[in-house]
Amino acid sequence: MNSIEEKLKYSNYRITGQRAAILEVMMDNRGKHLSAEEVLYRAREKMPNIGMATVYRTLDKLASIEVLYKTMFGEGRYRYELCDEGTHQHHHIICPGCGRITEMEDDLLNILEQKIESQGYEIIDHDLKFYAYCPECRSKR
Amino acid sequence: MNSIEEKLKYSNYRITGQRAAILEVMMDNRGKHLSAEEVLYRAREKMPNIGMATVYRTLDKLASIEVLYKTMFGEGRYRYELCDEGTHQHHHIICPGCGRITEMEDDLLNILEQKIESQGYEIIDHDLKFYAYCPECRSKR
DNA sequence: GTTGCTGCAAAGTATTTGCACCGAT
DNA sequence: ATCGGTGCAAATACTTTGCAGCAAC
Repeated sequence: MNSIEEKLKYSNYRITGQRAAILEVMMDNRGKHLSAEEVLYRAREKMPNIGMATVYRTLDKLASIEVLYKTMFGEGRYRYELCDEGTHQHHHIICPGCGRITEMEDDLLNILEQKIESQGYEIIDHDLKFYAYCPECRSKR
Repeated sequence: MNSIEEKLKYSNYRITGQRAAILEVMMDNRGKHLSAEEVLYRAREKMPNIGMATVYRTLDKLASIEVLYKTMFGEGRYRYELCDEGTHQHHHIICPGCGRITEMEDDLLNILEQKIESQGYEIIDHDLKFYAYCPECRSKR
């Protein structure tokens, strides 16, 4: 159960034009974290009559079968990102200046997870964000 | 500029009954992460006519002078917590079963922060959350 | 031909804002 | 007396839901 195609196939979701358009948008923006509004805007370039509700419903469904990640970055709205095929051990650097979100790979967190699990917890996921001015915004300040 | 009293004094905010009530609520719930609605409910026990807008405005102001932390735990609403006097190097464990939020102290993150800073970023804050079933919810599953 | 999917509009949830009055300084 | 703070209601922002018609299977 690895590739997007397999996940879709086993999900029993009908493949409609709208869903294909949304999926295409997400694939065209691999590595970016799009809001529902941004997805709608881009999807309308491919399918002008698509509605906001369809976008939300589709993004939720794709997140439920782990084709997308659905994350909230503390701005009060969700952002969606294509799952990368391997692990999802990526963390985010969010710039308060320009809002740009950068990903970073690392995994020092295993040590902490072991500590938490030894206290009787069962870890499902983790989420690590750094708020940091990016080099460009720093130079403008 | 350490204690709450000092922060308030230098902030030039008027100390009204409403603000005192909200602050009392936050101090009575040290270590808890209250939503604006929960703060309103508890503040109304002290001051029945207090309005939601006042709660939001006050919580924002208290967060702006670092008397409170304002965090979003990915549920679409902010939660507020009294700043502890020392560092704010605490992380959260969120249980998907009961929603309980536990804090943990640790600081392995310095190594990662150094790595990010060496790439030209200026770190402002970080936010680390673990999603993990707590011992009680695990036993119920 | 079913049954799930869609667009639209309405409702829901969380938060912010405009405004006239009130109260802390 | 001033000017910031308050409550209320309306507005805003994001997301979800109800429903009749449509399209994928």
